[in-house]
Amino acid sequence: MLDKEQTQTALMELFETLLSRYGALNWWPADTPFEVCVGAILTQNTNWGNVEKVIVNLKREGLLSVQALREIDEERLAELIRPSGFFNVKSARLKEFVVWILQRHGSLEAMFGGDWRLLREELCAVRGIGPETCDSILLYAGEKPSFVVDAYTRRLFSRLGLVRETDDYHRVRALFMDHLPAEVPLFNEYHALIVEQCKRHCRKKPSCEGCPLSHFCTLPAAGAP
DNA sequence: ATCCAGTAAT
DNA sequence: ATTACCGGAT
Repeated sequence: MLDKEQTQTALMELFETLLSRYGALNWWPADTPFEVCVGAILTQNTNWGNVEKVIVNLKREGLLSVQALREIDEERLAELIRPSGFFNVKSARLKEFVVWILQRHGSLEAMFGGDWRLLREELCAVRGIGPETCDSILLYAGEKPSFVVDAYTRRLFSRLGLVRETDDYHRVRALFMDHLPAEVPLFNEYHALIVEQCKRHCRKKPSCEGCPLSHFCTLPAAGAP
């Protein structure tokens, strides 16, 4: 078992290794904080490519604002977001989210104005916003230092031996929150690099050829002698 | 444990 | 034809 200082060092070394391989990714790919929020909900258990089609639709219809989504008919919204999958639940979730923003905070800017730790509790209680979506909104839309954990993070770091696959969201997040400086640019890039690493190499069916983390990994290495 | 659902890679 | 996908609610 690693002590606290060793864990801090290991996390930063992994970060530097990924950064030097993939470069700065400059997430989240969106024009506005609200577009980040919408994308975070739409991408739930869905390929990002599907979400991009939907963002195009919503932009074309002028729907990427809190007010516009508040006005639009739920069934019509469902049709526009169809390519992202789960379109009925996601349409309802988007509607509930904007209604909540308006009633509780009045605007997205006001929502991000207060203490982000309190906001995190509030947001997670909104229907359709679980812990990952919540942290994505806080980090990438609100620029708050809240680390985002997803299925990729759990898979990669369990293969690295730093968490177990069965650890819950809070436990995996605590690894990063407790061992990294609370810096938005660091959290931003780290999560983006984890996603990139898992798309390229650390897939469910591992593709270890040329993996930059092979000598940190607990899996039987693909190119091992 | 099951449901929600479309899209692209394999 | 099967797998995988930047999850969350019931």
